[in-house]
Amino acid sequence: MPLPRRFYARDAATVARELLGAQLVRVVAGALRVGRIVETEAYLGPHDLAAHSARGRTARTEVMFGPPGHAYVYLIYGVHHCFNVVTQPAGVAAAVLVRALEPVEGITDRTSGPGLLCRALGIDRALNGEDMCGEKLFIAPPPSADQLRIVRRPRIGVDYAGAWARRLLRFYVHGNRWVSKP
DNA sequence: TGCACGATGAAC
DNA sequence: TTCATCGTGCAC
Repeated sequence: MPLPRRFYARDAATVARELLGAQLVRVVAGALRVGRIVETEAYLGPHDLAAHSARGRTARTEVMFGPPGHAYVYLIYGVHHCFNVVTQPAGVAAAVLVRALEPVEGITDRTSGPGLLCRALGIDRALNGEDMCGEKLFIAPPPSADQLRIVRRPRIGVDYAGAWARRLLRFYVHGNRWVSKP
């Protein structure tokens, strides 16, 4: 069962934290690829200088400004794709970047890193704007209510963002071997 | 119309 | 530390 849209309609840092332990589900040619989310980053909106939406509303960032619970997928360094979920109500351009998954089902390739997990799950720009409350790509609640030890760190690769680069907006599961950079 | 560069990953 | 590789965003 996909998480309801109201789950995503909250602030990005809360969503990023609560997505840990949830299961990202991708359906490719009728087959399931499932991974447990173990690492995320929150991008808060146009005031967050590390967020793409800080450069304003453009063709690329359009989905970030749209309703919550949709996929924001973009190409980075001309080579890799990054997968985000849009958060907050329409008009607030915030999102959560999913950085690492622990394989659960139907996954053979590596999933530790935003580009790698997109490759492993068959996520590319064709899924940009995809409704995460649909059936091709969604996130299911954590199967168990285990209390996770969550680590907060500065986000990766955003040194250009000044003080915003030092904010603790990266979240991961303590001690999990699938985290991209422990 | 041109150009510098990036929310990465892999090789050296 | 360097490089692949291309879409974006912004300068001319």
